[in-house]
Amino acid sequence: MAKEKKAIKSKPQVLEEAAKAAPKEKVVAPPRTSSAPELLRGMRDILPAEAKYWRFLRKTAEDFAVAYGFDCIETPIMEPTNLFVRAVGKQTDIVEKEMYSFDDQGGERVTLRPEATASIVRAYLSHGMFNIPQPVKLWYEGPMFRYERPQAGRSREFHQVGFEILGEGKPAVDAELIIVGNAFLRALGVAASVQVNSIGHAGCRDPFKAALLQHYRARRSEICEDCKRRLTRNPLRVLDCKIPECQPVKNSSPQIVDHLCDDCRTHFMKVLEILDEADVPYVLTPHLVRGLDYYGRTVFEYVPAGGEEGAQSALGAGGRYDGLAEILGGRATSAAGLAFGMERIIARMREANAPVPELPAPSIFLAQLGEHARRKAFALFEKLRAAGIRSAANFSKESLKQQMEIAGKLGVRYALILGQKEVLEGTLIIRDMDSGVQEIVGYEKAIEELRRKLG
RNA sequence: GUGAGCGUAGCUCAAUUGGCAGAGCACUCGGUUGUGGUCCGAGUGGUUGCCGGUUCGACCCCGGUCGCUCACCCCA
Repeated sequence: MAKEKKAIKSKPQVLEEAAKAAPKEKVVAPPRTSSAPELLRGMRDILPAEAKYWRFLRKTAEDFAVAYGFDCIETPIMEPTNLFVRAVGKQTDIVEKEMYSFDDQGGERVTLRPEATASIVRAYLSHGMFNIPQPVKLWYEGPMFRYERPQAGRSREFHQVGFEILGEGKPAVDAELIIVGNAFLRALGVAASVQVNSIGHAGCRDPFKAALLQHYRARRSEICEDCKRRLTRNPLRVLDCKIPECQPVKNSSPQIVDHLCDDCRTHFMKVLEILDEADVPYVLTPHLVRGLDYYGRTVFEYVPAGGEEGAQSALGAGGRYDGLAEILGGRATSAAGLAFGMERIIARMREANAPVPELPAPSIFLAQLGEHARRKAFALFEKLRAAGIRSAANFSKESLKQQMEIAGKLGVRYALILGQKEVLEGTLIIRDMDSGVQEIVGYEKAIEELRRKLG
């Protein structure tokens, strides 16, 4: 806060006084106009240097979606705030302190989406997707927003790619998602293991929470401050506390798997059986819980391999959310889903030096010299493109030297040189960039000749 | 929201005890007519994040502030 030494004055008043006092008063420095505009905190440009990772990630996601029968869906980046409050949960950190919310010009309370599942369930319900063959399998990709302190693997705008299966409650769905996610990471060259747990449905989770509270309250003096807070806010979270002093209490605490009802237990066992049969390695993790209210029964999380146990943030996570559709006011709908953090995956790909395909480089550069030649070069370039010959050019450059320099940097195999002389003669020079050998060919035969040379 | 470290050119980093703010890379131009890589030369580029204090003098020391990074909380 600026120190208020004087009462606030109107602008004209201030200006008048400033004029009077001009010779003596220190003049406030004018706002800098030459400095570069700044990025909002937690926002990041994704520059061309990174493009190949994003392209590969999106392409791989789409390949998996097609292979496993997921249809693409895009939902708005902005939704009514209430959608997330109801879906994610009023008591969660996301809703309590991380949402970008504001009133729009019409006075409606809106929010930049912090996650996509709520929107997808809304779309499923509002478009009556329960009337088409079930289950409905959808995938999405796009930016999400959470107002947090940025750090490694976390920014305020980040991107998720996710897969959702709605309208089916069978354990095969849970297993399919875990399997797809597992194969997806492998295809990207990212080593990770999947941790799996069941947190039951509300009917078995609530008694468990009570048992957990009883256990922890009896030993209140032995646990950390964070855990004390967790007990009142989100009791399940004490189970993944990493503080050493809490470990004894945690290890002797009741486990959710012992509190599952018959249905939830059977469901979970079947999920694990399918994973076993599919030879998908998983880690049973009794303390794994989720931070969003809508999860129930199966929950899972992909943690990068190699790091310290526990200290790693998840690359992706998911689970079953059978109750969500009803919470949003729709008909009861079984569903499950999975989401990955794209920035986190890309960070691991880079660390692991995962092989990422490059965009095919141009094999020829078309250089032009003079007004006439430039006009003709545009036509020729279009012919090259239509012929499927990847070409580069820089029509705004005038000196041949500069154009050759660009051709060299691009690493093309051949340079085409079209100057005044060639235009008059109806010819073209083809220069082999490695050997420096040049030959003159007829303009009309150039495409054919290049095709032959490039094989 | 809490804690720690760091802010010098587009990038990577120098600058002796407090004494003229520099290099490499990149970029632009040139080394004679229409030919790239290597080489040589020149040039552009800075309110040393910002504000204040100490001092004859501050990139350097002190205070504040903003930003970045990392960690906690929480999360993908």
